[in-house]
Amino acid sequence: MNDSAGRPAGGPAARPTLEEVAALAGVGRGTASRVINGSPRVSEKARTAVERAVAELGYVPNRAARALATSRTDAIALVVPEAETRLFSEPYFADIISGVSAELSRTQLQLLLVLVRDQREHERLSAYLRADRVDGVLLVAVHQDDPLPVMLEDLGIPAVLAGRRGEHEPLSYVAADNAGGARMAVRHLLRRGCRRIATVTGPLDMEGAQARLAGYRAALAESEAGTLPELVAVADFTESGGRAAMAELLEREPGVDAVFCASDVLAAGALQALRAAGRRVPQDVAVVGFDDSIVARHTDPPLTTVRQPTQEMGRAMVRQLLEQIAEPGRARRQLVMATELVVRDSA
Amino acid sequence: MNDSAGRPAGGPAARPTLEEVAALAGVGRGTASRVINGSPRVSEKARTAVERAVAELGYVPNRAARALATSRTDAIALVVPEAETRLFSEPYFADIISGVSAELSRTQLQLLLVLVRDQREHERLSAYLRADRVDGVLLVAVHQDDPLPVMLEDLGIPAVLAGRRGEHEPLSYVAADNAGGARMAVRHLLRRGCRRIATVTGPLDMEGAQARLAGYRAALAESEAGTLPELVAVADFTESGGRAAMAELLEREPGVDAVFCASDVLAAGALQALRAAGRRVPQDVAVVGFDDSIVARHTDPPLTTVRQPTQEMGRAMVRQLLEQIAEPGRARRQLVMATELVVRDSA
DNA sequence: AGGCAGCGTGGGAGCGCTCCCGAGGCGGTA
DNA sequence: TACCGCCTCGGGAGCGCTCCCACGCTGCCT
Repeated sequence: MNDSAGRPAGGPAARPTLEEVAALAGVGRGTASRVINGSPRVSEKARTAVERAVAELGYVPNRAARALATSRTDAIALVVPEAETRLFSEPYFADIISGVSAELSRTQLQLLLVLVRDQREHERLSAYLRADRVDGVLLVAVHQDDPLPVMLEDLGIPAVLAGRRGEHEPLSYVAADNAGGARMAVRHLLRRGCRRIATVTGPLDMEGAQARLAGYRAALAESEAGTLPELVAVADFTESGGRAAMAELLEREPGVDAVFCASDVLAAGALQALRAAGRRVPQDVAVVGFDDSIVARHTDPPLTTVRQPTQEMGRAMVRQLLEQIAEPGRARRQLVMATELVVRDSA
Repeated sequence: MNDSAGRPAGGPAARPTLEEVAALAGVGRGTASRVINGSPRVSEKARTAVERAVAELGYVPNRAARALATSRTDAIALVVPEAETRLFSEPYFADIISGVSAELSRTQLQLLLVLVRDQREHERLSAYLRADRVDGVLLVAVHQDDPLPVMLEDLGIPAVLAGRRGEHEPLSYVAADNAGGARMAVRHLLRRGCRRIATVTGPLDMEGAQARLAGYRAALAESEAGTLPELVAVADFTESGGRAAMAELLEREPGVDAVFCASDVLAAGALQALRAAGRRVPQDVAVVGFDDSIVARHTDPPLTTVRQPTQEMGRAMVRQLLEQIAEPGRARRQLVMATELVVRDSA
């Protein structure tokens, strides 16, 4: 024996099989299998014998064989549409993954990462799913017209979305309270005395962006009998989009004294436009972002922003998915998690 | 269930098997298998018949069965040590993943994401690998004393590192030219006329941090017969680390007129310390970062920094891994990729 | 005409596991 | 003592695929 697994020298490291474990333990294959899968219907004697044999041989079950026999794969996929690959550079995504992975590590499940960037990859994914390659799917960054959720529904594969497509999302999801967070942000601006409050929205085919806009509107409406004007500029979630939207807003409404941006990156762009226009932040125009992403701490001035419990969202998604996998017929579950205002210097 | 694959209503969408495909095509299982796996030893007639049957039934091979029969899994793992989970929020990581995924999508391989955050998870990974759960491993953010690469070597599993542990890395790797990038950065500072150039390093148990320090030293040494003083402060790769290191540097060497930071996050911290000390950037002190991460564009002023071809590195890693998987005996390959200076306002 | 490659083909064996059924062993009751 | 029920246990069957061997056919050489 000259390797750490204690296998005999020479041969190409053949993994021991259940059969060999059973033989060494002096029991049958069935009993060995029961022990390994934690069935209660095993005598104490048999259990310890098998456990000893497992330890001695360094036995690890062959997943492919198990998957073939059970037609479960013990794997779930985290699917990321390509358009959102930039997501990766957001703590949002890092935290989702971190939460997912943490929750998953308590189980035997594996995490498959699937990026879908074009039609070809979409079909590839579709084939995966049809072939029962995974027990469930986690889907992030859902657009309203995304074909992926529809496909998941059709296939009847357990699935949980991060975010939702609309208020009546048929699939399970975990979402942040986007409307509430936005309202909180705008209330903060109102409290500071701002009265000409604009918003730069994200792409409105995403429910999250819509909800943030709705929250903005709700805050305005509940203040001073809704007499404050709505100042809305639509952008995508990019920095240049934020810059352009803010520039347009300044032109359209020079008296603007605050802006709620639907993301930090958007806010970073808005800050650039404000600086270019010679406005001081927060003295002339107060700015609030959303996400509490890494850029929020590094802009000048650092951004006041809305934080979502992202890591916890990742964990919750996994928990929901496991429930669905364990109990396929069960009702879909929806979970909306509270957000939190992080006050820095920009508002 | 009336679904788009055109299966009969009622039953729980049973996937067709090779056997059924063969039957429908009027050939044997062997022939059907050959067609599906693109073997050339098949008549044209049989090939088209099988292809028609596959299309008609919507056949997708069962991977578990294939894996069991071939003892290959058609999956590779991307392993991320937990300490580096913050990596996720770097474009570095996003680009690595993006490159990996792009290259992988040309194959049948799946990408497993494995976060290793503690001893328990380390053992779990170890069990995975021993159980032959993956055909190969991609490992990022390697520390010098990391047990993972050692384990991979012992197990003889095909593996490629992002970065290396030292100059004589026995495993295959793809790395950026860290030393070259650093030298380039410092040369840039010299060209600007800086003469008291400091550096804030990363943790020196990472070869990348060492190499950047070496590049800094090389640039100083090759200039003016090496008469310029070395001003080194060691930090970890965090913002607060950069702030502390810079503060210390200012105290130790008040005349410092430039600082090369081993990462952008470090540089962001350094900027804070400089601002706190009343130094203007770049007029009083020029600053250069490394990575061209997302923070680099958002600091005040935006950072001059060194970019690495990260996405291409991800692709290259996959290519090397595939070679190793296809040809297990082959010599390890090492690839060092050029870096590029991105000049913004901080230097 | 006979023999012999060479090719395409069919199907048996087997990958390692779980599921399940029937066989015992045991204690308790009549 | 005879019988019954409950548990534990062993091992056959089978999951869907690939690998490989043996078979028959064609076409060419002797």
